[in-house]
Amino acid sequence: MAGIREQKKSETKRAILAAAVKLFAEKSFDKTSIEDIAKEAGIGKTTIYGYYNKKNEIFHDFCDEELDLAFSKLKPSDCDDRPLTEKLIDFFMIQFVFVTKNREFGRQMSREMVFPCEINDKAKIHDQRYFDILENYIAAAQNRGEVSTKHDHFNMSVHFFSLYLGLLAGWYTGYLESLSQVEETMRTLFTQVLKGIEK
Amino acid sequence: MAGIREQKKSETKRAILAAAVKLFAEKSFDKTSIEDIAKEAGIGKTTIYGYYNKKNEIFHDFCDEELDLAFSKLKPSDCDDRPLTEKLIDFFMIQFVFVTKNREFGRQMSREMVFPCEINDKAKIHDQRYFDILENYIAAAQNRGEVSTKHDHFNMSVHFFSLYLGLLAGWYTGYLESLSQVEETMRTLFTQVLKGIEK
DNA sequence: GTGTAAAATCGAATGGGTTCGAGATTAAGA
DNA sequence: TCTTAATCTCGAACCCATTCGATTTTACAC
Repeated sequence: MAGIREQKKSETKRAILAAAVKLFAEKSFDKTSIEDIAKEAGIGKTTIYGYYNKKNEIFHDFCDEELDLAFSKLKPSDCDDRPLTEKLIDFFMIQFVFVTKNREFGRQMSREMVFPCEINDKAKIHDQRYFDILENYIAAAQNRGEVSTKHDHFNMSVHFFSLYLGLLAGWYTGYLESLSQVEETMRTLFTQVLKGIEK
Repeated sequence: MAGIREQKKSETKRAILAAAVKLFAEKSFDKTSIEDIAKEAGIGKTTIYGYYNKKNEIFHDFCDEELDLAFSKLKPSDCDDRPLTEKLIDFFMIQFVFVTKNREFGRQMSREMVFPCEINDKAKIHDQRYFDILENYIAAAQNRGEVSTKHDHFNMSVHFFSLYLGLLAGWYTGYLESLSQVEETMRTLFTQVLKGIEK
């Protein structure tokens, strides 16, 4: 029975997340205290711990919302038969721009996503969605005869995703400073995978 | 003039780092408080802030020491003419094992190294050392005619390093669970770069 | 309705990182 | 040697995440 309790509970949770989203966007994760969130949500700060065990978890939910938003901008467009490289560059550049738009937010989110505190299933679902899109692109390229069928879809996705990670790392460690530099390097690396560097 | 002041200052700094290294190893970063470190170093906890602005910075110095240790285990061995892939796998697996030996330490360190709070020059020096080794391997492989000379050394290093990052991410997100799995995937990915996935 | 167990809420307390400010120490010139 | 300004040091204070414990609210059986 969806009793009053259940209802209130999910309402409160939504209120907390809404408050957090608002404040994280206004200030930042670090500058938003649990008390701020509680006040904004109109509850006592201790109450939040009935819904989230760590401040981090709120951030996680926040990221989920943000990522949903980002994904919604990615049109599948199956009938797009541009070269794989171009499609991948579009895909990853959208991600990249989105994630790094606010430097600090992107850094925190990347940390949580790439090196999470604990292995978590919700994150895996996200990753799965990510890799599904990549595998789709790759399968299409294979059908067009652009890419060898020798390799595993998954491993190729991992490969491209790793390169994306490398670029993110380059951004945050200071090697890459402009988006055009990022895109150029991305193109170089993607070409390396396709052509191979052997011989 | 290396006055008393200078001397004392660097002595104190060394004492702090030594205390921190000891305690981080015994417990962990999170479970070691600034006060613990101060007590171990025989100073007041506020004094530490004369040497480090954030607890994180102590961890950074700690990582530097640890990485020096790890690097010291990597013999250059110029006369090693095994295939590039094998040399790279050795190189990265040593790193990987070292970094993930203690899961929590590796996670924290990776976060700091890959997505640092602020761009910092000391980190760049480390990275440089890292890439120098990789570029050496690659140059040697080019001399042996194993690898095309078309590509930039640096970009190839970045490529391999990115794949290493991807594996680390796989470890911490739970896709890779055993070292043999890591090594196998690493070999697959490295082969992809060399051969190319095209056609 | 009433009693009761489970769950939710929140004020108060804890612990740890960081800052403040006052007192101690040093460098260096007179 | 004395003075003074800069630097070091550290106890007290502050802020914030998280936990405790007591109180209130809900669900449900009788």
